[in-house]
Amino acid sequence: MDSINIKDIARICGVGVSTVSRAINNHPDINPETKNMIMQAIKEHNYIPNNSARNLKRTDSKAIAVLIKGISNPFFSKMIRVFEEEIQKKKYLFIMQRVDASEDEVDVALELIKEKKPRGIVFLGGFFSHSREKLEQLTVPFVLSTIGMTDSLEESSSYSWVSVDDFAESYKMTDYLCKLGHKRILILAATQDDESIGRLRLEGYKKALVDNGIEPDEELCVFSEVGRDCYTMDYGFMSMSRILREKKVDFTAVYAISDSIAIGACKAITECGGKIPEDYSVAGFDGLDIAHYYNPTLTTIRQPVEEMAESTIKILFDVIRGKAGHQKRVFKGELVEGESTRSV
Amino acid sequence: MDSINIKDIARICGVGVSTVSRAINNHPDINPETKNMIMQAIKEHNYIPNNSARNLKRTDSKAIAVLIKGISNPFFSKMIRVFEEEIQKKKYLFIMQRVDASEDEVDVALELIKEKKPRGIVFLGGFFSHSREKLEQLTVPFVLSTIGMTDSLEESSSYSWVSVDDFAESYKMTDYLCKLGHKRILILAATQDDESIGRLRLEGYKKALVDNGIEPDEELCVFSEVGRDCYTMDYGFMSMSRILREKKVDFTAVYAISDSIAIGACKAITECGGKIPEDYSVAGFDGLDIAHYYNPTLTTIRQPVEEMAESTIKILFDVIRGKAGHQKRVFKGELVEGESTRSV
DNA sequence: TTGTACGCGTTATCAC
DNA sequence: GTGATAACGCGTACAA
Repeated sequence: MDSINIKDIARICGVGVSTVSRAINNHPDINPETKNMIMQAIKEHNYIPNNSARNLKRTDSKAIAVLIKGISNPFFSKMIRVFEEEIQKKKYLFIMQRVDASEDEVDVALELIKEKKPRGIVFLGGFFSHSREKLEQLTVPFVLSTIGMTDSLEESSSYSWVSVDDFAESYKMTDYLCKLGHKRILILAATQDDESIGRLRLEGYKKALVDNGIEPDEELCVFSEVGRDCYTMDYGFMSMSRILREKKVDFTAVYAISDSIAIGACKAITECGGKIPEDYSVAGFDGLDIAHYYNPTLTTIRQPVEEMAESTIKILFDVIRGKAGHQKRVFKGELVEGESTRSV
Repeated sequence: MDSINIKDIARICGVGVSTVSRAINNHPDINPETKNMIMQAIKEHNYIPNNSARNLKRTDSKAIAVLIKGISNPFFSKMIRVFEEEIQKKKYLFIMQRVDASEDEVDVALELIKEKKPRGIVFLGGFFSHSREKLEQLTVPFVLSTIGMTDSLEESSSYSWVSVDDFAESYKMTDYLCKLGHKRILILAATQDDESIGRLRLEGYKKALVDNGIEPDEELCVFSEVGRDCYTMDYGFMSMSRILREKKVDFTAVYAISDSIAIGACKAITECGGKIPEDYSVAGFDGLDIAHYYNPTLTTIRQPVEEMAESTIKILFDVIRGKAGHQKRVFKGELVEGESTRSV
């Protein structure tokens, strides 16, 4: 690397390196004139401080890291936007890290902490069934946002948690469909081995059926293949098409555990000549914009994305600043009645 | 930081730091037994190498960085997925960096190069009107993917470029609408000051009109407010609603410069009691999945996303490996006829 | 095959 | 207000 460094700048300006450092980092103890002169030279010579070296020395980095599992999930797009805004508002740096589906988010976080030394972390998406021991290695305050969890971890007060109650909201939707008179409700669920929101939403569905005097029928529970991304229109379309083709099961309503899946299902129904909601009622979950723009508009559970994202950041900063301890915040979803469902 | 480091591990294992380093980095010159012993200790003590220190020493990092402007754009989601796959296939690390709308992507790249020392860079999205001088500072091979550009830069052979011809494809779509008999085609364009694909698509539209003997009418050109994200359903819905409400202009077809905008427009039309395509034909651009799943299916220009992404990576690696020089690759879009347009 | 010692570019801690 | 210098944690040339 023939690249220019802080020493070169110091030499060029005829000052010490510490002075240059002070200029770069807006330290108070520096003569404005010297500072200007140095900044001038930096511009001229296209000097760019080396972040690795900075991070190595720094003990603290006025940044929030957001780790995202499933970055292409449209549900997260909005959250990310709010995170960005809120974090910038606090004059913090926003570090976004995608986490591969096969990666362990805590490991990634651990690496990131060493590397960038953020003051706080947000985990977005994914499952979360880590041992307490592992979580305790995380020396930085963190918030789990929109993440399903195993009960055992929910009690812990060493971190925060923001989400809707996936079980209860799913119950709400299923109950709604039951009250509309549907007795045979097909569910397009996640993978069979899901341990996260997929499972919670499935359980909520089953419980609601039982409470409405309907015996859950395994034939009406459709699962995605293990290993594929199941919150997609593609999955909804494929499985719905197959079911309609096979004509093995009988149902009057479809409850998809995400709006994307629901839209795929709608398409499959329409393509088979079916009408929504006349032939089948269809309901989704999430409350994406597209649920409202789709034709017919989708009945769905709207998660209050903005508030959840704002709350996530607020809680994180409260913890960072010692204003409050960790919190578990559960948001209420809103059942939005669209044109895609009707009573029978 | 009370954190454990390489020296501690060396001490614990009773070896030198270089031996530990060799174990971590899969160096050949090491006794398998010592290596196992060391790896064991690393696991046990939860040692995580500090990336900042590594990057500082390394001259080269077997990684590809992808800088994305407008990360919530659904069009990029698929590209990112392909990038990820292809890069992993080559056993390279995939570094994803979002670039804020207000940031200069080249500055971000410059920083990243110093910090992470990737072997190649992909720029995704955004405008690209940087001075040659600035681009020349980029010492790492890079590819511009799906980026509109000012002509002056297109000639340069110091970087690669992969995209569709936004002008030609937009021409194609407009021409198609004209041939369907539409004479009054409203365009939902980007912001007035757009210098990127937004402008190119607008120009293509105008040229096609002229070639079909239609004088472009400024009243039929709708622009988004400067500063807001204009490739959204929201923009499509809002502006279309306004136009239908005002009833000032007359038209039989709407051409939105992205599918998202088109969907928003569809909704506005439907909500006003209009029928698609009976009352208005609607066309989009991009070929998102949703264009196919929407109801009615959207007439659009499908960009060959997968091929473009694969090509981007292929070209980049060819350059990195010295197999070939920089290339400008233009992909053909496919006009997909959906149910949203009809002849008049 | 292994260990020692130095340097990467920066910031923090001192002295001045 | 400023400058010298010691870390930060790691990779690597070189010696052993």
